[in-house]
Amino acid sequence: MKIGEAATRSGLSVKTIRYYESIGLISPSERADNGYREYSPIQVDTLHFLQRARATGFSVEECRQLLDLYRNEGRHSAHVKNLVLEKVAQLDQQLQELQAMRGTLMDMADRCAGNEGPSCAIIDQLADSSEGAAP
Amino acid sequence: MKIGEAATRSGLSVKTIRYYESIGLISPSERADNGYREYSPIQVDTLHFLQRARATGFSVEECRQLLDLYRNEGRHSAHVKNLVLEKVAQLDQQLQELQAMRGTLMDMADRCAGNEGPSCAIIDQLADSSEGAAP
DNA sequence: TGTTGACCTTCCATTAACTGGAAGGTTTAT
DNA sequence: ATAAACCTTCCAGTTAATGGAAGGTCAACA
Repeated sequence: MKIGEAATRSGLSVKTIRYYESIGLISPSERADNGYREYSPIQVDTLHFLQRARATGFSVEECRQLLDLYRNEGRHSAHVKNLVLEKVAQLDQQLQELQAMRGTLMDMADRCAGNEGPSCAIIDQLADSSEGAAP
Repeated sequence: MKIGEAATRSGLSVKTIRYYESIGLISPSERADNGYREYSPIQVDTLHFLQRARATGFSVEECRQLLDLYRNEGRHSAHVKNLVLEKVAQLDQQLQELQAMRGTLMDMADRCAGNEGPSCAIIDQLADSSEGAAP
């Protein structure tokens, strides 16, 4: 099948498939006589695998590793599990940071009158200038 | 003072300050006879304001808006508060997505034996191929 | 036969927010 | 004198695509 159908079936865009090929994430596809890319159902499975892995939060580089494991029948499932657990740890870190940021913003909002006046605790807090001078 | 000291005092890097100037986030600084940039304490306050706003999660474009408000004595604090509350809503959205992703990953990990064998529920779930064929 | 429209191709530019490095000028200290 | 520590500009790279231009191909339809 041609790239358009491969895109529809895999859930990736045509552009993204060509991009993945350009960075060597997937191997160059066969070409028909007219130069069009030709995809087998098995290649579409790989594309779909990539779509799901990206949507699950793996980076392209992590996808490259997962793909190697996916293709490698001699893999150890422990290796795959480690990748996933590392990813979870990353997410936990990111969640903590976002939650801290949310707390800061809510504190700011709480201390701000939010009225017609110019006096604003948020601005003051961001400025945090010892002189209190505005530029 | 020169850019190095302005960087130290504001908490931004020298590169970042020059970058902010290049995108017009801050106005071009005065130059000494030798071409070196010259910063006043007031300008450093602005740089510090930017450092804190970025660290708090505002994008550069949002910083541009905040900076206008920061400099504008005729601002309404309601406007500033709205910016902050919008940002909180964005964060809540992002937090939800990350938590969903974390759940998916933990489900995967739980169903994976994590042993020496090649059989791996994670790979199977990512593949999700109706044929079960590996490329 | 012509042409319309939906495909496909490659290549270049852009996004966000910097960071790294090259190549070179200036100042300060030893 | 020269080395270290500054400063300058400019170009390239990062992530993961996306948008668009310019052009080739193919099937259907009047």
